Amino acid sequence: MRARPDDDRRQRILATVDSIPRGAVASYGQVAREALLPGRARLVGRVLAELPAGSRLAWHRVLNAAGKCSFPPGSPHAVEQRRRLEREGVEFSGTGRVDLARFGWCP
DNA sequence: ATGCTGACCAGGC
DNA sequence: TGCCTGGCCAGCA
Repeated sequence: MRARPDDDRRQRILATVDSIPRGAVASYGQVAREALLPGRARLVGRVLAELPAGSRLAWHRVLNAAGKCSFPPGSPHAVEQRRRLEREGVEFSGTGRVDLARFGWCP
């Protein structure tokens, strides 16, 4: 089995997301940096988008740099993401934003 | 090959 | 706060 460069990056991204602790959130860009892929936030989003439905990965702990979920408000994914985060104690403001200063992951 | 489209982001206004 | 811009880069028509 020969790992392609692509798989290597993908694995680093998945491993990084997997290391975000319960009750904390990280932005796509932050995950990219931690995975040694600075500036590749879109790649993180792409990789997460390809996750199988039943994945055990904590994809819900990844929000955009504004502290908001990157799905259309009210969409199934957005609702699920918020529900999972709130169950971990993450709070959302009235505008549906998470205060990254309070809940942001500090590696 | 080329152009468009994103689970994005930082900077400027 | 929000909108726009340029940068990013992999997939797909």
